[in-house]
Amino acid sequence: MNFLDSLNEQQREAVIATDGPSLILAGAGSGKTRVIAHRIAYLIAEKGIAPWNILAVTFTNKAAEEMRLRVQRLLRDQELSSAPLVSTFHSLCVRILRQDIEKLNDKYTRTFTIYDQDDSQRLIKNCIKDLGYDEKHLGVRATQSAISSAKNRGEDVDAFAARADYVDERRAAMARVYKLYEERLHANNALDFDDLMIKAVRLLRDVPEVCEKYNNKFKYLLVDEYQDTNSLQFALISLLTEKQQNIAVVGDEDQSIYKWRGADITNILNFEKHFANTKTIRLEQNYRSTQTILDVAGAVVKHNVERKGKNLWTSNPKGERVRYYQAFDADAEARWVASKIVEHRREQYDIRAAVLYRTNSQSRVFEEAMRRTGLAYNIVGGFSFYERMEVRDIIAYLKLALNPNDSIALQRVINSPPRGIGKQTVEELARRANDFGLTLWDTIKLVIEKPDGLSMRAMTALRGFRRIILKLGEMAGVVESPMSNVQSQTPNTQQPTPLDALVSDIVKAAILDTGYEYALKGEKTDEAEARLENLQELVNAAVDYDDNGVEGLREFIDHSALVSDQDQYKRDAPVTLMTVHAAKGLEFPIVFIAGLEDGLFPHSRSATDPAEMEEERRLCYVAMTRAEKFLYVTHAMKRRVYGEELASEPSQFLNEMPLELIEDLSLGKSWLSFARGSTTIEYEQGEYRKEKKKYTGKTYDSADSIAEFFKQRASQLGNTGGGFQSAKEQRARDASPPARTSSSRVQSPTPDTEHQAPSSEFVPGSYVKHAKYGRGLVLRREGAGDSLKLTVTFPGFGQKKLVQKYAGLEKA
DNA sequence: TAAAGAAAGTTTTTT
DNA sequence: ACTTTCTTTA
Repeated sequence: MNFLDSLNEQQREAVIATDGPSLILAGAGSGKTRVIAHRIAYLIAEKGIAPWNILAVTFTNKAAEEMRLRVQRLLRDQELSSAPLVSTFHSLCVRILRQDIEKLNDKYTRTFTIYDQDDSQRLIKNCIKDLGYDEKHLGVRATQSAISSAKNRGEDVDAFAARADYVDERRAAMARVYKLYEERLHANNALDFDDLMIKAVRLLRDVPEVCEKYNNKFKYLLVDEYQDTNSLQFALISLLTEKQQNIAVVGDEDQSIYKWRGADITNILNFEKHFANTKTIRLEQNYRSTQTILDVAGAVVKHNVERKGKNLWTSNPKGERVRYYQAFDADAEARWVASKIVEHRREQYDIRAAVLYRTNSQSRVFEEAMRRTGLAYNIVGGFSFYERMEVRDIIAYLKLALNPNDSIALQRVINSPPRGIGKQTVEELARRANDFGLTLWDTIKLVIEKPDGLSMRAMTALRGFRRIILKLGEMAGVVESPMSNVQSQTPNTQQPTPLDALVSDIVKAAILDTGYEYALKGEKTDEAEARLENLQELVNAAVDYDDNGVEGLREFIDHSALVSDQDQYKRDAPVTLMTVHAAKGLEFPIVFIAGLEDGLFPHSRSATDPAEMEEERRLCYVAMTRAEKFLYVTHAMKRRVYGEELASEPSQFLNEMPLELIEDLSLGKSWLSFARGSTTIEYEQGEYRKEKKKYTGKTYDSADSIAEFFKQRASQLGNTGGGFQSAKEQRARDASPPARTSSSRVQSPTPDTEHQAPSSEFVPGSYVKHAKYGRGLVLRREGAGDSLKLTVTFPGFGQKKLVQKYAGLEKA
C-alpha cells in the first residue's frame, strides 16, 4: 500500500517531512488527523521506524482513540510487534511519573494518587474552612481557578504570595490557601491535574538521566491541536525532543479556543523561532464543507483583528444556504431542531446530525425534545460515568485501599453508606490529626489503639471502617505501612502485586464488603435501582480491564480519573448533543448551532474583553466548520436563566454572517427579516461592510417580537386582547428611548389568560403607560381584583411587578 | 446521628 | 430550574 497516493501535494509534503521540526498549519477540514495518521504509518512502514519510538500527543482521549484507530486501519496489513504510543498529555505525564517521580526527591512516591477537579475542589474547600476564611467571600471555585492558573504560569506558592501581598487582602488569603493546599496534597501523596504536568516537566528538566531516557525512547514526536498548548505543555514537548528535534505539530490559530485554560497562542506563532530549520506546511484545501458554509464561517472569523488570515478553499459544491430559525423560547427551539432532524432522516435514513450549544445547561431541553421525537441521541459532556456519585464512592474506596493517606477519599466514604461516623466524629478526628500532624488514617489507628474521649459507638464504627479498607488493600496487594506522618513519607511500602486478585474482584468487594450495595438495596427506590445498575456497569468495566491484560487496579483507577465525559462520543449516533468545545475535531453532515443569542453565545463573561470576544468568535467558527452539508443557526426570543425568564437578543455573530447566504425558516417576522430590511450591504475593497442598524431598537427587539407573538395568538383564539396595534406601528409613534431588553425579564402568560376573558384591559401583550417609567409591555398578570398584579417591562427600566390598584396605569 | 425540609447559590468552555 | 448546603426535628 502506498500511503501517499490518496493525499494532495501539501498533505504529502507534511507526511514525508519526517526529520527535523515541522509546523503544519491546517485549516478546518483540511485533513489534519489524516495527515498525522499517515505520517505515523509512513514512519513505520516506509522508514522502518519502530512503533515504540513514536509518540503522538493529543488533548483528549477521544482524539487519541480516533488517531489509534486510523493508524491501525492504515497499517492493518503490517505485522507489528507493538503499537505506537498515542496518548493525551496527562496520561503521558502519569506514565512518566509512575516510573520515576521518586527521582525528584520531593517525597512523592510512585503510589501517588491523582486528584481530579472534584477532589481538588474538596481539598481547597477544607483549606479555606480550616484557615477560617469566609467561603462566601473567597469562593471555592474562584480560588481553585486562581491556584490552577498560577500553577500553569509556573508560579509557585512563594511567587504567588509575593505578588499577592500588596495587591489585596483577598489575593493574600488565596495565597495562604494555595500554601496549605500544596502542603496537604503532599501529605496525601496526591497530585492534581496541573501537578501532573508540572512534576513531569520538572522531572525531565532536573534529572538528566530521565530526560535522556525519554529522548532516546521517543525519536519521533507528533502533537495535535498545537494551538491549544499551554506553557507547561510546550516545555514538556521541548524537553522530550531536545535531542533529536524530530517534532511535528499540527494546529490552526483560528481554532484556538482554550485561552481561558492557559493555552498560549504564541506557541504556534513562534514555533519557527523556537525550533531552528522548521519546515512550515500549510494545508488550505477544505474537504469537509460546502462553499457556502466556508463563506459564512469565513465572513464571521474575518471580524477578528488578532489573526494572520488564511486562504481556505474548497472544490466542493456551493451547497445550500445556511438555514435560520427564530424560536419563541428554548423549548420551541429544541422542538424545531428535532423536527428538522426527523425530516432529514426521512430523506436519508442514516444521516448524522449534531446539535451544538455554548453551555452545558442548554442540553436538557434538547435531550427532552429528542426523547419526545423518538430520536436516538448521544450526549457528550455534563456527567461522565465516572462522575456519578456512587461510582465515585466506590473508586474512593479503592483509592483509599491503595493510598490510605488520601484524606479526600477517606472523608468521602467514611460514612457512606451511613455507619454511624457522623460529622461530629469526623471533625474531632480532623482536629486531632491536625494537632498531631498525622493523616486522618493514622489518627484513626491511634484512636483505636488508645481509646479516649470518643463514644463507644464511634469507636466500633471506626474499627469496622478500618478493617474494610485494610481488607481491600490486602486484596490489591498492599502491605500495611507502618505509621507514617507528614514529615516522613513511606516510600516503597505499598507494592501492589496485581496478580493477587482480579481488578473486578476487588471492585466487587468494594461494592459488597463496604455495605454499599446493601444500603442501596434497602432504599427500594427507582433512583437506588439506577445506582445499582451503574455499579454493575463499573464491575463490567473492571471485567473488561481484566480480560484485556496485565494491568492492575492502579491503572484502572488512573484511567477513571483521566478519562472524561468527552469519551462518551459514539460516532454512529444519529444525533449528538454537545458543547461547541467538545465538537472540536469532529464533523457532521448536519450541524445545528443553537442559542445564538447575545450574552449566551458570545457569552456575557467575555463581553468586556476584546481578546475573549475574539475567542468566542473563533468558537463560533469552530462550530460552523463542523458542518459538511447543512448548517442551521437558531436563537430563541426568551430563555430561562437561573429559573427566571429573560428576553434575549440575537447574537452579533448572526449579524456578521452575509445575510444573502441565509435562508429564513422562521414563522412570521423574525429578527432576520428586520435585519434585511434595514441593512445596506456595501462592498469595500472587495469585502462586505454592513451598516449596523440592528441594535438601535428601531428594527428589532425581543419585547416587540413577543408582543407580536401574543397578538398573533390572540387573533387565532378570537380574542380581542385589548385591541393593540402591531408593535411596529406603535413604535413608530413612540418617542420613548429604545428598549434595552437584554436585561429585562419576561414571563410567559399564565395559561388561563389565554382562555378566559380578561377582567381588565391589561392583558399580557398589551402596552401600558406608567407615570415614572413611561410606556411598557405587559408580560404577565396574577391575582384578581385589588390584588391584581402585573409584570411589565419598561424600556430602559427593565421588568417591574406592579399592583394595578396603586400603580396608576393607563392604557397606551 | 440521620432524615426531612428550607434556604441559598448556581452556569462558560475541560484534561 | 436544579442542586447543594444549612436547619429543624425524630
